[in-house]
Amino acid sequence: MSKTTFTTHHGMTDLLPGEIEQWQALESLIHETARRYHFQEIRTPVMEQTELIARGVGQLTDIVSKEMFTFDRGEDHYVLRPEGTAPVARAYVQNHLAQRGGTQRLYYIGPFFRAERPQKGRQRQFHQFGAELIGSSSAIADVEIIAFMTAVYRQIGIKNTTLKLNSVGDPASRDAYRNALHDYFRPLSDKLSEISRNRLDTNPMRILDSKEDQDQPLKADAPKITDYLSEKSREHFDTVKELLDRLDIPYEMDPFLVRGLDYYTETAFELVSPDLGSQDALGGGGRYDLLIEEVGGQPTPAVGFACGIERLMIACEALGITLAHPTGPDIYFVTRGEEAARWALEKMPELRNCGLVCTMDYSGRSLKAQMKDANRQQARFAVIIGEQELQENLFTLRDMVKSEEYQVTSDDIADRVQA
RNA sequence: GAGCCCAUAGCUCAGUCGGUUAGAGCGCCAGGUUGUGGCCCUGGAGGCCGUGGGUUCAAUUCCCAUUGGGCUCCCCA
Repeated sequence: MSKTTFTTHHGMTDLLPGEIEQWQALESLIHETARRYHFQEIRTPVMEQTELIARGVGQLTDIVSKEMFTFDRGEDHYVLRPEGTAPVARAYVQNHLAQRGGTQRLYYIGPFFRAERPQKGRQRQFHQFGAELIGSSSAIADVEIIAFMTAVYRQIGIKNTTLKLNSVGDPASRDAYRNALHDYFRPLSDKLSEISRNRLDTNPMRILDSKEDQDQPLKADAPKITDYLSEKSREHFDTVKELLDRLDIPYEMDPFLVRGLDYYTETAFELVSPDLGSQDALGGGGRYDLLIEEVGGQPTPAVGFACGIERLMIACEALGITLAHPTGPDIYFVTRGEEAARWALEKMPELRNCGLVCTMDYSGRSLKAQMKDANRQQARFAVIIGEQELQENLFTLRDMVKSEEYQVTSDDIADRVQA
């Protein structure tokens, strides 16, 4: 007698009652913060054309080169979206949102997929919320995005975060910098870690990301991109910093912050937390002035961020932040006999229409077992219904917290519970 | 793609230096209270000791593989 059991795929988990309440609370807090910042929600499909992601995110990135879930049906190439910005850019172009005028202020929240080896704070199906402000090149837009992102964490009560800030400049600045880095690391190549040595020719900026111990002293004296910014990029970045100061949003300059995806230009930022372990980024983002054009639109400047909800959960747990607990019903109907159960079934809709949360026993168990269940479910009141109660229209309403009982008529139940 | 650790009841974990019927706490079900929860007492259900193979008279225990999980590197949210 073999029983086949099924499990979730590697790196994908169920969210169960008991933990889902915290998710729901965080989600409503995100929605509420978005509302105040006047960002509007956008929902795009979880699947996109593979080519969109390849172009938008960048062929050479790890995401595209080895972490995508893809499959083909006939001529169509599907990919489970690994991130949110390219799909939003696609939606912006496809739906002609530019024609609505002004800047588009969009936010999203939902599942994403990457075929990585799971570890703490990294799942194969994970969840992000993020925002995109499309159609403005102003430093004010950068700061609005950062303000929105940090506001969410402040609302939640996560205060021990660090906002790391850098600018990766415009394409010309980046080219100049890349050459300078190459010139700097070339003579040191045999002292570099193997991984970094391989990046020397392909993408020297990634060497700055290295966590290898042997690379750290070499990194320290490396040229900084902020010394290679064009006049315009420098001004933009200076303005961003000045505005952040004015808003009292603290930040820390990190000249080695080079974000992984190809589409970033100018401002780059990352919000890190000491409570996350190895994967210490709560979220990150930056400006991506080239992406909209890359996916087929008119040249359009844009800036955005994305944050991991699982990592937010980890931070909340570490800090003991609980936004919501499971809640019990207002009334639990304890019944004796079929007749009483039917009476309860018919009574509940009326009470629910009054906004009361009602439930009952469905198994015809002993009174004691039902009371125990009511207690376990943290019911505020139990209403006990037997033959005598039905005949006399007098029911026992038990306050489960105060352990007091009252005799009430059918019509009085709602009033007494709501009192 | 690479490395390290782990795997016994629903959960958290003991245990067997290889040897009869594998344990605890919590949880679950029931009784003590034939119409009353939380505390207490009593009883019960629930494990082919992750899976497959090897060594052995004998494996949950030792060995190998595999699967799943955790952590780390890479990279990212």
